[in-house]
Order: sequence, then C-alpha cells, then structure tokens
Amino acid sequence: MDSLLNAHAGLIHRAVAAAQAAGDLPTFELPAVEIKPPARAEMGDYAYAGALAVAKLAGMKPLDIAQAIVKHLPAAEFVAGVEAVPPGFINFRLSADWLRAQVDTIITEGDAFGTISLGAGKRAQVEFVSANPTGPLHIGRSRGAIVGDTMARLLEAAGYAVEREYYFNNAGMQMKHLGTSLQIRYLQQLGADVVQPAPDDGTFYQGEYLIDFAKDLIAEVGGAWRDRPWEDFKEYAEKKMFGIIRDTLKRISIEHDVFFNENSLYESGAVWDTLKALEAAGLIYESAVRESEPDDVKAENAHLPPAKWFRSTALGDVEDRVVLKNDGSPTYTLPDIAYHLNKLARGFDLLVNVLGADHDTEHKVVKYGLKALGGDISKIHVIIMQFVRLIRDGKEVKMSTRRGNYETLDDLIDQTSPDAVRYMLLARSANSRLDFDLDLAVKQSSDNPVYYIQYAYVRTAGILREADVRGFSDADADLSLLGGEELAFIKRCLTLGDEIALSTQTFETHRIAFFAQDLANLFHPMYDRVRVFGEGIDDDIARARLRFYKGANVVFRRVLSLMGMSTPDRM
RNA sequence: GCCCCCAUAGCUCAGUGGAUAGAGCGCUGCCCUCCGGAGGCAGAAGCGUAGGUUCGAGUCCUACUGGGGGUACCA
Repeated sequence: MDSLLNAHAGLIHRAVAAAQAAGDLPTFELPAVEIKPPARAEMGDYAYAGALAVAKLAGMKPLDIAQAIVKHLPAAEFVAGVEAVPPGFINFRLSADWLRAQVDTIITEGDAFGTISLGAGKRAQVEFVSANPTGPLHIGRSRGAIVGDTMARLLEAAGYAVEREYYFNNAGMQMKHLGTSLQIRYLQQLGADVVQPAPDDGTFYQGEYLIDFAKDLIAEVGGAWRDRPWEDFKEYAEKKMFGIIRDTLKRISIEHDVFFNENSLYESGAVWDTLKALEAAGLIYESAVRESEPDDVKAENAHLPPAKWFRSTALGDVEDRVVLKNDGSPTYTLPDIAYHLNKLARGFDLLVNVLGADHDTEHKVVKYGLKALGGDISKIHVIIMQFVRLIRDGKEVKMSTRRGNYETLDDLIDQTSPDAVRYMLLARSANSRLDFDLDLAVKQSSDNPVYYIQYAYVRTAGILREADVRGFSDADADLSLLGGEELAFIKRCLTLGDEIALSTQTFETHRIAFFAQDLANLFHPMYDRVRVFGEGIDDDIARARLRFYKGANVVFRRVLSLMGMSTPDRM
C-alpha cells in the first residue's frame, strides 16, 4: 500500500492540474506539496497548506485557491470529506468505513505491513560499527551500531535491497600494541619474567580479556609460542577479538554481510592509485606546511621533511589536508577516499555511513576527494552522531579503551537487556548528545519506555491467548462495530509507511522509537476501555474487537522488529 | 583563532516554514486491581539573548552567550 501522505499529495496534484486545465487556477509550477496532520484533531486527519504558499505566485487569495483545488479534487475511497478553511488550508477527513476495513489489510500484510515502494529495485549499503578489533565494543560504538542497523531495517522496509558492511583496519600501531600486549600476557601466564608496562603506558592494553586470550592460547599450544614474534600474537588476538565483537553484536540482533579490510586497498594498489589520480588532477603539493601559511612560517619550517598535501581548498574546504605524512606513509584520508571509490564502484544507489562526531571533518574531506575524482557524492549520506555520555549516580563515567576500565557493550547488555539497550540508544536524534543513565537502564520499571511499549504487544498477545483458551473466534467479525477510539488507533498505525518514508529520506532513526512510544500511548488507555471479554459485551462486539486487536498485534510486532527489539508474548 | 553539532516544561528529549508547541520521568490529586498493574484519569509547568527574512518562525539568516566535538605525523 502506498503511504497516506503520498496518496493525498497525489490527489492535490491531480486537482491542481484539473483546476488549471479548467481555467479556475492560473498556470504555475506547484512547489513541493506538504501534507501534514493538522494541529488539532477536530480539523481533520490530513491538512494541506500549499494554497498559502502559492498565493503570491498565483496572484489569488489563498482561500480562493484552496476552494478551486477542492472543487476539482478527484474522489478517493479513503477520503470522507474535504473542506477549504480560512486562511487557506485544505483539511481532509478519512473515511471511517475505509479505516475499519484497514484492519483486515493490516492482518493480511502481516510482517510486511508499512512496507513502501520508495526504494524498490534499488540497492543500499549501510556501513556501521567499523571498530578496529583492538578491544571489545564500548558504549560509544554501540550508538552507531544501533543507529546503523535500524537504518538498514528502515531502508529494507522502504523497499531497498540492503547490505550491511563493517570496515576495519588490522594493520597499524594499535593492532601492533594489541599483539605485543597479548605476548606479554602469554609469557606472564607461563610464569616468565616479563616486565608489565605501567598503567599509563599507551602501548599496553590492560583489559582482562587479554589475560583470557592468553589462557586460551596456552590451552591450545601450551608453551610452544614462547619465541614467536608479536605478529603471531596479533593475528591470534585479532581473530579472537572479532569473534567477541560479532557475538556481542549478535546479542543485539546485528549481523553484518560484509567485513571489508582496509588493508586490501593497499594490496590492490587502490590507495596509491588514488594518490596518483589526485596528483594528475593537480591537487597534490609537497611542503612542510600548508601553502597558505605566511612566508615566515614557511621559512621557519623549511628544514622539516615535506609531506604531501591535498589542496582540498580548491573544492571548498576551509584548509588543505595532509594525505602523505613526512615519513612517506598515508594518513587515514587516502585509504578512506580509496574505500569510498570502491564502494561507489560496487553500484549501490545509496551509501549510508554512520560515524561519530569526531569524524565530522574527515568525511567532508573524503567527499572533497571523491568530488575531485569524479565520484558521485550525491549517493553518499553520512549520519554523524554526537557522543554518548555515561551517567552513573548522576555523574559522568569516564571511558578509556586502553585502560580497560570502560563500560563495554556486553556489560551494559548484561546489566539491562538487549531491548533496553536498543531502545535507549535509538530514542534520540543523532545530532543530540545522548546521556545514557545506567541507573535508569538497570531499573526494570515503567521509567523505562521499552517496557511500556513491549507491554502493549504483550497485552495484544494476551487477548489472543485468552480467545484461544475460550475457544472464541473472530470469524465473520463485523468491523463496523468498532468505535472512535479504535479508529484513532488505526489511523496512527496507518502512518507507519509515512514514518518509514520520512526516516529514510532524512536518515533519522529516532523517529521510529517515538512512533512506537506514541502508539503505546494510544494503546494502553484504549485497552483499559475497549475490552473484548467481560460483562455486558456481546459476542458481535467481542468478535470485532478481537479482530481489531489481532491487527494491533501485527502492528506492534512490526514496529518492534523495525527497532530490532524482541516480541515476547509474556513479560 | 577557524570549522561542525547542540540550547524547547524541574529533568531527559520530540517537533516536515503553517492553525492553540508535544511525550516520558518527576511533582499534585483521584480511579481501578479486570484479556497478567510494568495500568487508567486530571492538573501545574517551557522555545538561551538581540536583530532580520516571510502573509506566517521553535523551525530559515546574522550576531552574541553557554555546552560538546574537530583542527597532519591516533583512526
């Protein structure tokens, strides 16, 4: 089914064209049609404010335009009434009969309910998490994990074929430190006389997990690795670490389709090809400092070995960027550009990138690079997330990967639940900072909205179970017996398609969390009043309501699974 | 210094240039205890400051104030 917003917008478009053809409206290009629910329910279900916007363009009073549009509006089965009201709004009212009939549509569509055709026939890729395997995932990474996976789920619901990708680098200094740290732990476990670096030594990973790895390694090979080089330990640690990371992600229902190793871009020569291409475009220069620096700064640094700079300012950047360090090795920018060229070459229609706020500048530089090399950056969308701050006892908890005293995602899941973690990290706009209150998340009470939402689903399941026990069927239900409260709930359910469209167009995953909360807020008061079984409720009404709650059950299951949350029948 | 993000109710946050700005928690008072109470009803309370654009601004622009992030040789 098409979204209701689109359906209404279609009516407006046709009406304007018809009014123009009939000479009731002058010819003008209709600007983007915005349909919204009106401010108050009494005004109707959908409202169009376009007549106000085009008044000047058309040279007519807004209300006259609105009336002309209404006059030519084609009939539609979902519309029960339309009126043009001052100062120039057009208000639509949905047909109650049509709404009631949607209960059956919802049940028929089942887990596909809300699916739209926006991305039909298109391929999208979402790249997220992308943490190097130097340690377990921590809270900072988990926000991107949830946002990325939810974005992927929403894109799937929008009709896209979606691939989830994890980009990682297993070379570099940090991985070497991981290898040497495991080597030290291994030798320690064997009782060898090794010096353990001080806690503030940046080259040593203090985390308990490396002691566990060392024990596992001894169980496998005993003391045979005493004289092995650090590279072997690095490889072992990396493999173990990826296993842990994948297990953690799986606990919160995240599985990637592709793991892309940055190193392959060096092996294929793509990194150096990228540099050559930028050089060929005349956008690389060799210098100790930026060429924009004043002469005295240049002179001061003239003795330093030169680096290679990307003249990104030529493409609109605020300053040039180093792409090759003065030791001859690339900065992260070069492989990043090569990686995105690779992604573009794989033929996706949409590339979504989920990054932390610390990468905000970096992704812009990558885009300048792609632009310089003719890449189609309109296909790339980056979600920049502000940081997560952990709060315990009302105070911020400091995190540090290397010292090992940070909160891991696994710890958090253990303390709360996968569902609570998913919801709390989702229910906030990506460009707002997120305070994760550990005390609140640990509390299993209604303070935590995840329970309120899931409880709505549980209640629908409870009704269906009760019907089963009583042997009561909803066969031949007469949906015309449903009341106003049920209709209001159905209306909200039917906006799921619009939510999915908007979320995927604006790349905002928090919307679905608020939608779920809204739905639960409508559900619980209704549940209290609209009962299926009880004194004075006759069988006809009970059948209609049972059918209705069956539909509600489908909707909650769908919404929860879009958020990657579980759907327990009991709590 | 320069660049990016943020500022809405006591707290945490929604809000697509449209009509009387919403929710959760907390607070105050009440109801129910029934398809599993992790429930329901009602109430008090708000757009950082100053300009500008617009028929119309929480939303767009400028400045300011406050908080966060970034600013080659960590990714």
